[in-house]
Amino acid sequence: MVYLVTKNQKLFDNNSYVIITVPLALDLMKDWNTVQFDTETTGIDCHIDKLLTMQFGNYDKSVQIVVDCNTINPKAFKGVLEDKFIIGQNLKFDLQFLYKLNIVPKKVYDTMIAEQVLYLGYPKGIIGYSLKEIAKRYLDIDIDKTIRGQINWRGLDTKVIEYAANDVVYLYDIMQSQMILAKQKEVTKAIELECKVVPMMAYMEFCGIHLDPAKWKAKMQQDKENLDKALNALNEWVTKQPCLKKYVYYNKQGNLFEGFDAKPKISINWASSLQVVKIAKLLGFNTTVQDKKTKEDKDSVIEKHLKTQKGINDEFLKLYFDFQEHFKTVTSFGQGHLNAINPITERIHTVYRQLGAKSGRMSCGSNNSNNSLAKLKSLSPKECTYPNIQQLPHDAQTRACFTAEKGNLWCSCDYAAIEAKLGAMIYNEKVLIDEFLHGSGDTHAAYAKAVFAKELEGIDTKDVKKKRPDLRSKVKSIEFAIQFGSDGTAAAPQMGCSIEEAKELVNNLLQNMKGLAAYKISSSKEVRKKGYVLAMPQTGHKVFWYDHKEWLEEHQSYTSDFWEDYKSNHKGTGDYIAQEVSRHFKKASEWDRLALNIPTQGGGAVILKTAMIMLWEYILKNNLFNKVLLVNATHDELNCEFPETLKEFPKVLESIMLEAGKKYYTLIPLNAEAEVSDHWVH
DNA sequence: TGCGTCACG
DNA sequence: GACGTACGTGACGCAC
Repeated sequence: MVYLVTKNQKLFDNNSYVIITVPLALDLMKDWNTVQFDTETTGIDCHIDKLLTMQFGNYDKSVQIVVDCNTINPKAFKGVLEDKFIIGQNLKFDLQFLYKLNIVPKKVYDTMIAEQVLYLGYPKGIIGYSLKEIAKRYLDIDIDKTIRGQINWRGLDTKVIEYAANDVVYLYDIMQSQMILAKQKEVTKAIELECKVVPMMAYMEFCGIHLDPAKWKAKMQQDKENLDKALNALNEWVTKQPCLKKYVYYNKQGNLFEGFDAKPKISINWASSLQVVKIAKLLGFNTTVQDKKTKEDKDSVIEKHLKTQKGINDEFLKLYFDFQEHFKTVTSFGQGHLNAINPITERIHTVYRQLGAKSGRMSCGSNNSNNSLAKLKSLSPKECTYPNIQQLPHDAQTRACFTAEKGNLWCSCDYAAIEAKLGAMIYNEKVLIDEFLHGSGDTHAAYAKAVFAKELEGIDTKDVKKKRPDLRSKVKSIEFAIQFGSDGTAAAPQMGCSIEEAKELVNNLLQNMKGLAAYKISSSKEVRKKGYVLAMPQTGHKVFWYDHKEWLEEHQSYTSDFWEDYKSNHKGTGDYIAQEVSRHFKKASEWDRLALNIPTQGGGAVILKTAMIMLWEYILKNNLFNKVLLVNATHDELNCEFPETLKEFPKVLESIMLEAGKKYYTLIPLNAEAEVSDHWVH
């Protein structure tokens, strides 16, 4: 039965619904423990758009209540929303509209987030996470979504009321089905944790981040000047190169107003890598690199590759990459951020995906248009997108444009070397654990001792930085290589040594770091057998190898008979069978590397999310909603604004983050360091 | 739309 | 036994 709460005289009871009052609606819900909940709105931006309806459904599907928010104050349902267990699809969206009304639900279950946990690791497009797709998958029910796009022009008519009510019928059943699957997959606790993060994710988007437009404009002006300077320097340099003569031309036609321009012009678009490859070749650079995926040779002017070729034309490298850097800054960190400022809050409200990366990390930003904001600011939708705040350039000037509002202070708090510490504990690597617990915490030096054992014999780890800075910095690329599961091949060009040398260094490292070496072997065995990587043992967060079953079947089909035939008929031929075998093992080594990387990367994500939950609890408990703001979360860092009178906050945040780490790993303390200013310092 | 490049962790 | 060999994202301009 559908009930409608409205004061709109034009809506009459009909066969589809019964009109009731607010007290009656509250009475209907008084014994519900769980509420299936959804909203319809006039748009996607909670700071611009309005709630049209709120829908409540009970677990046995017998009652759906649709509230007409045009004539009924949604706050009448504050109690229901804050006290009961709310089930919804992508609640991050609905919650922000409620926050705007100072309604703050405490206990939520998000069917979309749960689904993303259940299928974490699946490539995009394999599994859909919309309510329509989830309902189809679990309940074999088709939900008709055609009305959604018509709500704004239809207004609240019978069709819209029916549609809205239908969205709160199946959520409970979906949750039940998901819980059964979660039990089988042993991810129940992971879902529980992710659902607890949802209100904080909503809060982070709701709070937004304050960008000082004047500071940003000054930065843009500076960036543009830098780019012009870099471009001019580059072009002028070209005019002096005999081998690049064909790219230099003179505008002989002249200009009606300015007369003849005698200055040489350059016909190179430096933003086109295709064109720059030609230039680099003419200058004598080797532009050949191997494609990561196809393994085929291709041309590239990627910085990493060209910078290894010292002495060929260092001046060109300097000028070109100087241009590149400023070009990137101007195109990616300029007007778009100003456009994204909401004039109502004067803040940027971007989007975060809670399980955006397959490792379980959050991701940020979107090229989708914020139509509501575009309309409000009279911009074209394309100009109003959602910037990625997680990958802002690291320089002080850029970050300083993000400021705390008057009366507030900015606090950024980041985990110190969290991935290195997690790696040490997860791999049970004694050398690194000792360094963190009893040494100076200089892991690069510890790695250097393991890799360059002979050269550093007799030198204490704490003295490596002073006595052999060369070896300490050289080892960093080997560290990354190891962490990402390489054998050294890929690290060689960056270290400026041969593949053989790099491989030897990796081997040295594994010789001297037995824990790491053992983990490499056992994690490979495990992922190939089980078909998932356990990102966090305590919660059960898993990254699934989605087509592992097929891989395993394939693997089992490789019998000794098969290999005998393979050796004599297919090996080295590049035929179909040889290609299949190659693809098969490529997949396996891909997951070997993920098995090494995911527990640190995904584990770190779980820890940061736990800190977010704890911060949310602190905010609610101390009545600091809308006072302490979460403005950004990267992968090892939280940025907050807090009232300057709340002096203890930075210490509180440090303590929350430390305690969040302790819930999972205790051997090495995962300490976080707070930095306070009136702007973002990092 | 795919590719190349580069910003961040 | 044979095979593979650097993780995870998003934004932008170019070329088609």
